[in-house]
Order: sequence, then C-alpha cells, then structure tokens
Amino acid sequence: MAGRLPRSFYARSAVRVGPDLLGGVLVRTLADGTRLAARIVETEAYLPDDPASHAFRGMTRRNEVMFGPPGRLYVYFTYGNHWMMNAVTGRAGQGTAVLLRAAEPLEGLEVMAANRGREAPRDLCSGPGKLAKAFGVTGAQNGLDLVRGSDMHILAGPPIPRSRLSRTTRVGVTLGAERPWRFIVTGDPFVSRGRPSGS
DNA sequence: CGTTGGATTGGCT
DNA sequence: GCCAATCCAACGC
Repeated sequence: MAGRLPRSFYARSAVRVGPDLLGGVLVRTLADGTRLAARIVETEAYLPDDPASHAFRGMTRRNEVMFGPPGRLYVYFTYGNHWMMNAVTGRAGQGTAVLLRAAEPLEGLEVMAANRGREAPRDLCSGPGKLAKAFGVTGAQNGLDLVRGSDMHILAGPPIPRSRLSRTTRVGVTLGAERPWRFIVTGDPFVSRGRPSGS
C-alpha cells in the first residue's frame, strides 16, 4: 500500500489533482482509534477565476482556507443540512480546490453506517454530503492539514487507467456549467447519482 | 437589516 | 422523476 500524499501532490492545478485523487484512499482516525477509510471514485475541480467556485468573488471568512496552503481540508456547509469536503490545491493565495464527491467504503463501515443512519455500503459515501456525514466531518475539521495532521490524510492509490477515467460537467453548478471538471471512475457503483450540469 | 439561493439529499408521486 | 427541507453566506438597500 502506498503512502500518504505529500504537499507537492496538492500543489498543482486542480484539474490535475482531481483525476489523480481517484483511487486514493481517504483515511480518518477517530479519537478512540477507530479508522475510517474509503477509496475515492469521484471528484470535481474548482479553479482560480472559475465562476462556479466559492473563491470567485475573493476571500471571505467562509472560504479563507481555500486561499491558504495546499493540502489542507476546506469544509463548508450548504443547503441547510450538508457539509462538503475539499482538498485545497495550487499555490497559497490562488483559491482553488478539489471537491471530494464519492468514495467506496473500505474500513469502519459500522461507524459510517451509524453516522449516516443507513446500512447499505452503496449509500454511505456516494455523494459529497454523504461522504462528509459518513466520516463525521463538519466545520470543526475545516482547515485541517491532510499532509502533516494526525486526524485525516489521503493515501496514494494505483493510478486509474485512462480507459476507466471519465470526465463530465460538474453537478449542481449553474455558472461555468460547461467546464468538464468532474472526474469519475467509469462505471464504478459507488459514484454519486448527481446529474452533471451539462445534460 | 432583509432577501435570495445554493458544489444536496431523501422521501414521496 | 419531482420537490421540500433547512440555514447561512453573500449581496443589496
């Protein structure tokens, strides 16, 4: 099994980091030692000067982590119910990140099921709100360092072969909808049911 | 200070 | 497939 992704991995364009995160394993170690792990199968890139990005109108208290160093976790709240997890990418000051949208649960499924209030493995992490909920992630984890922190990190996985990598438009965005910056493992059953904005 | 709508989900038709 | 839930950040006055 490969090791933790280094700072240099995140310090690149989000359109590179997004597809490269597919197959990586998101890991969280809880205070009691319980380990949660899931294989990432869906991401979306939010670039500098991207009208769909929270960072588009400049830095605010909500999005300030996006403008910090790469390799940190940006967590935000939306739709009155849901927390979303992103990995900050690029260089400090740019305001760019990759949204973690779906993953295949590998370890700690009982805890994830309890967090989600659902049992089926396919329902645990198959959407950005679900993924954060399964991992017990809220605003309390905003800004956490994925490279040096002990709480959460991402392990490198085997690269996804080109034949198994699909690009689509992003889900739920209105501005910048035509940009094909959603990345999925083709045909993977753990991908979200969200519909791309382009169709 | 009031209004608007969102990087979604789950339950119901 | 459709739509309400739910609340806060952003923006306008």
